[in-house]
Amino acid sequence: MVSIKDIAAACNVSTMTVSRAINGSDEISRETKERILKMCDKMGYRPNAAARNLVLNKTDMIGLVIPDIANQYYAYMSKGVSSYLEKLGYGLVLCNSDRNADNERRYLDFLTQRRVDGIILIPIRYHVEDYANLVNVTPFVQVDNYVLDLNASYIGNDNYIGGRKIITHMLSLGYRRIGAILSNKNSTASNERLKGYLDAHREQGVAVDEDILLRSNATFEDGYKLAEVLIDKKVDAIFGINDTVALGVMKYCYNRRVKVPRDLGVAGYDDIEQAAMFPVPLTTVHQPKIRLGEAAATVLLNEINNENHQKQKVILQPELVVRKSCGE
Amino acid sequence: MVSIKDIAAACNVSTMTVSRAINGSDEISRETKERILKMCDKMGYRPNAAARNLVLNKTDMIGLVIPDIANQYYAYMSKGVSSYLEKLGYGLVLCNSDRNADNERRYLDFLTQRRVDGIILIPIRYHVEDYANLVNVTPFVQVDNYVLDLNASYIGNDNYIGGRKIITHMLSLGYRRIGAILSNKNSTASNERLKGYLDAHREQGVAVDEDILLRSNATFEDGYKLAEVLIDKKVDAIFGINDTVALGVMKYCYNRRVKVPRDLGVAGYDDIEQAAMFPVPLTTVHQPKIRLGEAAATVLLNEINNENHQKQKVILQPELVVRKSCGE
DNA sequence: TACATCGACGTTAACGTTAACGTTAACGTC
DNA sequence: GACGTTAACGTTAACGTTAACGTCGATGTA
Repeated sequence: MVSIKDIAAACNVSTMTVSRAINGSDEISRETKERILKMCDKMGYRPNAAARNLVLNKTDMIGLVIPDIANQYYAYMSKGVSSYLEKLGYGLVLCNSDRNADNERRYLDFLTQRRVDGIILIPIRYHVEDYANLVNVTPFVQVDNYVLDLNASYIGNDNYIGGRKIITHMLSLGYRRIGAILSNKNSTASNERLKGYLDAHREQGVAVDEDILLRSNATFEDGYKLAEVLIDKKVDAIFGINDTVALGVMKYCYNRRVKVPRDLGVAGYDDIEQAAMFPVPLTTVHQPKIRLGEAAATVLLNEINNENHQKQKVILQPELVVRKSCGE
Repeated sequence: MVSIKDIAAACNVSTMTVSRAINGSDEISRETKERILKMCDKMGYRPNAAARNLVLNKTDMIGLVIPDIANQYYAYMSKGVSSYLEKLGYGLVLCNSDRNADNERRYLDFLTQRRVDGIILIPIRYHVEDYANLVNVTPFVQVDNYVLDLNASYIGNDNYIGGRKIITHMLSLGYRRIGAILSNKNSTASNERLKGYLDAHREQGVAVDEDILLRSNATFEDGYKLAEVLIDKKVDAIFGINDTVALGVMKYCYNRRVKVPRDLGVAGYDDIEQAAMFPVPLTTVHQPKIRLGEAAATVLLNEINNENHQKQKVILQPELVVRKSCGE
């Protein structure tokens, strides 16, 4: 591979002059610069990033650590991160932890060794100590999941408001027994949405029956199964903690000839692609996934480039998407 | 950031001894090795990858250039690439070209400058010359899309067989006028599947009416619109070039009270997540997306590590997935 | 004339690491 | 006792690039 030295030799100048030509310094005459650049092109010269990293002490690389790239939510978020970084000339190192703590740890080590300029992390562990060896080593921001006491900026969606919005909407349509299929108790997103559920009821003066608040693994199958349970409990609507669950509910209704929304209102959360495609389109909460990625990248690059990096907390607002599954 | 020198000083040894301790050389006594490693841990030493790259002439990084990470097909493929690379200690640089030729070119330049050890590319341009400056610079493989005369290994799914399989299946169920909603004429995948469509008809001795072979942009909306056109042309089944199109067709049928599969058979291609979730689950062709990524990574790493890199052509076989939308 | 200024370049050292080779002490061998 | 062997280190140079400083002729300036 041709190096700066080869160019220098071919042009009868020092390597420093070549360096100046490449990096657009003004301490070089226009003619030599053009002569050198032409030679670079001719000889197929490509700057060696490793050598640059070493002396410049930066890599123009950002690490992204996510639980699952095949998940639409993270995929869209990654797209937002990627497109934002591309504009600024940064590269993206994708680390798919597969929801495995060991993988996450290894990836974080990998990234710090690579000296990436910063890390965007969707943490899957719960305690500060889990991320102790990251702090003060590489600038990083946490997205979506909030690790208590972790001294890092946070970028997330407002799950509380989202939950409150959609439940308020359902209550306003007259539903009075809204069953909920939630995630497990560790999920902060689920818990926040539940809080929104409860507050919406309080505001509207509607009593809450805890017996129709169910936990699940938030899968399509769980939605299908628990729909039956909830319908037995005489609910008049079901709120799925995400769209996948809600679609499971709708599938059950279709099979059992329960008409949505006439016999049962259904709502989800996330606004995944299939929500709009379903025969009875799903009323749901839209989360700005791409913007979430962009915001994370924005905050991170800000911290990288500014000395006085105040830790930030950016909460994006979700939007109610009214379709057919709850009536209108 | 603490370097090998700091460790050396702290341990009263030379930097080379530290290097040996870190890299597991056997030219070092067990005691010194342990003493050094303990110090590394204590001082929080992290090897500088850039420095290593420079002297070892490799980066343990692989570039992945894809059209759209938010597309399920590519997302799953990326997951396959990622998990395979992770096992072997390689990192992944994700480049989302957004189906933009300029972006793709810039990304390829970026990757070669970073001296990634290899590139996995889903090309979006059609001509060899478009990728001329990549050949003989970095090992790379092309996936999914085949660029004619490009001297690189290819890993893809067998679209011809997939198309033939599903059409044969439909014909065997008795359908005789199978309308098709294809992509544009540049799409090799679409063309191959069409070839399968035609051959299946020939084999079964069923005449083809070219009037019911339609081009489209392969979107949900196109599926919805063209379903009406085809039904007017008295088809008894519709084959969508992908599941999204097919779901558009199903949505039209639902709205117009056309019973699937009783009044109309519907089939798709890809086996995306929503295909199984639909009220009437979609009969389709399953493409091994994760395995595609794994295969691409396997072939690439093979070429990187073996001198005598014979270019390969790996074609994965798709599988028919029979659900309800065509009867059984 | 003497001296400062400036443009355009070269020289040197450094970034952190490892390969290749050199060194040394301890031990064995005849 | 002379020499070889080996284990366990150290030294040096190199990877490709750039920051910092030096040089040198040309041009202005009093």
